[in-house]
Amino acid sequence: MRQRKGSGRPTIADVAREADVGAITVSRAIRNPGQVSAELRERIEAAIRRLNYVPDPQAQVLASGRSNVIGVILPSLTNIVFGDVLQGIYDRIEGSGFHIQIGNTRYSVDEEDRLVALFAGQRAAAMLLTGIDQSAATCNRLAEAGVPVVQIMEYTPRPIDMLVGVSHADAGHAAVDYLLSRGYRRIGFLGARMDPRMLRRRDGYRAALRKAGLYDPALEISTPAPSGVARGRALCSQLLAAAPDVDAAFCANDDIALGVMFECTARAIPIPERMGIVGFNDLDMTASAVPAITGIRVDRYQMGVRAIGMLLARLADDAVAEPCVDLGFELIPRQTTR
Amino acid sequence: MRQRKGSGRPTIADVAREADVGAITVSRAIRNPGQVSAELRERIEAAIRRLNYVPDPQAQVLASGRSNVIGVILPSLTNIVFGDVLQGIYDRIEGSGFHIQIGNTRYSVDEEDRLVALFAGQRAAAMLLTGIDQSAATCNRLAEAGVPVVQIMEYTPRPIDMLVGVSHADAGHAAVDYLLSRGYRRIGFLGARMDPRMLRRRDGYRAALRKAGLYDPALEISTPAPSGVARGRALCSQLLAAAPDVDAAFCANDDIALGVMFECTARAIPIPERMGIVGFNDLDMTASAVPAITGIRVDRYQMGVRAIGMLLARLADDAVAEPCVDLGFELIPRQTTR
DNA sequence: TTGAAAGCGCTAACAT
DNA sequence: ATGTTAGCGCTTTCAA
Repeated sequence: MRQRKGSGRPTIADVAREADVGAITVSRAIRNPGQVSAELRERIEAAIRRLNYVPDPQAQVLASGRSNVIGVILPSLTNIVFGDVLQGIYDRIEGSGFHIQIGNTRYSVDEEDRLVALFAGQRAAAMLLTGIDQSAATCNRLAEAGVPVVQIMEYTPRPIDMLVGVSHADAGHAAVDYLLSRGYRRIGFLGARMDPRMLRRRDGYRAALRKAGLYDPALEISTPAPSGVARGRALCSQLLAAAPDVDAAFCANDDIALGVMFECTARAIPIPERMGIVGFNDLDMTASAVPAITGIRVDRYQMGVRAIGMLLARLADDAVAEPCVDLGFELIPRQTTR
Repeated sequence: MRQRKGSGRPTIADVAREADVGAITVSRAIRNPGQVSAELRERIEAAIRRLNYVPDPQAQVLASGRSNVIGVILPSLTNIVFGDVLQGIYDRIEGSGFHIQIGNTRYSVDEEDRLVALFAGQRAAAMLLTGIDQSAATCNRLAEAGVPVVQIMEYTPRPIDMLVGVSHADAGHAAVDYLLSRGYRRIGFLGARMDPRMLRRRDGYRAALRKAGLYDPALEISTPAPSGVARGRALCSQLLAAAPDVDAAFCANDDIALGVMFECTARAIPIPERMGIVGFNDLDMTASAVPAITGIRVDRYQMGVRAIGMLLARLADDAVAEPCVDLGFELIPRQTTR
């Protein structure tokens, strides 16, 4: 007789023996108690408690072909904006019976494709992707996997499957329109890392300034290097050197906006009179700064909550009322604009 | 004959048939190529490529009893300090064949216990826990699970298993000693959320001031409410009201330190002359602020890297040279202290 | 409503 | 070095 170790933990067969029923009845009592008579159900529940039985999720997945893991693919873990999204994701998933597995692309499309392949191989039940710039290979893999997919952060009317995000081009446009409405004319753009969302914010910036006949490439400073407050200060210095008559900066994120504010403070450049500043994300650190920084606010937490909600609805075979959501944004005027 | 759906994907049996070998040989060729003759190995590899075969990890786990998931339990996902730790964790895990599953306790010991039970049920191969204040029940569960465990963030010479962290009490002590050495005498403490690490920083603060004969409870302001820059400003206002003669603040984290700096700026309180500020974490936003904020720096990225390194070593049955690491801290003097 | 048998895809144990 | 068989713990299928 062959012998294998086993896990040492009680199995469904142990519970079945203890309760004097068939294994499958235990299985049903766990997954769909209504299907089992009250009497057996009680016996089974007592046996489960007595043995301290916990179903083995790996075996469940293998036998049923259904996994309870949702793959979540993000470009960064250190960027604070994804912390809020993750909080929403974890809050919404709780109690659903599903689990999150995180993948980190470090802003690489290739890495994203690798992660989608990995998650598909693990039979993830669904996937959440960041942005709308997946490679064709990635889209094929997702189609083959045949699982619900939701994209977040950005908006497009033609998502892979479902989507909840905002138009970063519109947001950039709105930021510049606001600066124009407050009388600024020489409006610069400052950006770092220049991921797809940054680029679209810049597109919005350009469109707004072109419409006003005020676009000047000399006012655009950006770098592929990672973002940060220190980088914001450096970019601000560059902008002031390149265009001394600049009177406002649209900063593609709040790190940069805070850096610009500090640099102007250090140079005693009056804010908002000589220099207006608009940031992006309306983080606590910019909203509570002195002077408080005007910025674009997006409900990132809600984005995570709704994205997971859509996936769970699909996994429950419910119709998803709105599979393509534009969450919108809000410009919050503060003290860095007049 | 019974029929089940199957996954539709090629299985190891398909590969074996295609290569005209036994299934177990394919299994070995994948896991331990050296065990298989070059000829068969080539045939198998060709068959794998032809069929586009990907092993099913669930089935591997079930058959071998070995999981490749490491459970990582953190108290928060929005707190930026854990972003850096996570980055280190993911960087180190890459290519190891293991995966991370994250649990979020929201600073609740009960939730931590629930997550440990969950991960143990999923047969996580190892676990990473935050802090050193796990409940007795949690420690029992971990002992029962019998998997490698590493604790991070804090230091104690008696960890559950392995540990890499720093002494927050020592760091708090050092911050106050530094302020004392710079001539500050009425040194306040400001803290929010007051998790175990915050409390230990406060213990260090108290010890240092008591040693100097300068401890005054009126100078301690803290709140269980979540931390943030806005909260830092509010705490600063409270401190100034409660003790107008305060001449320095040790802030239990950088959110608060930045808020204090802003509040003092708004009130035109000269920094560092009338008010010294020391923060905790030396984040980009405080290090690049104007004035730049003095603070305690801990290598959080490295903490994640080393913690996972220790787990991987144990999982590979290697001896772990140093299973209990004090990573140390550094006080970086900047412009908010004279 | 309940159960027996078969099998999910893979690997450990036992052979050769 | 390779193969055979049994079985990991669960659920599906079919039958009663």
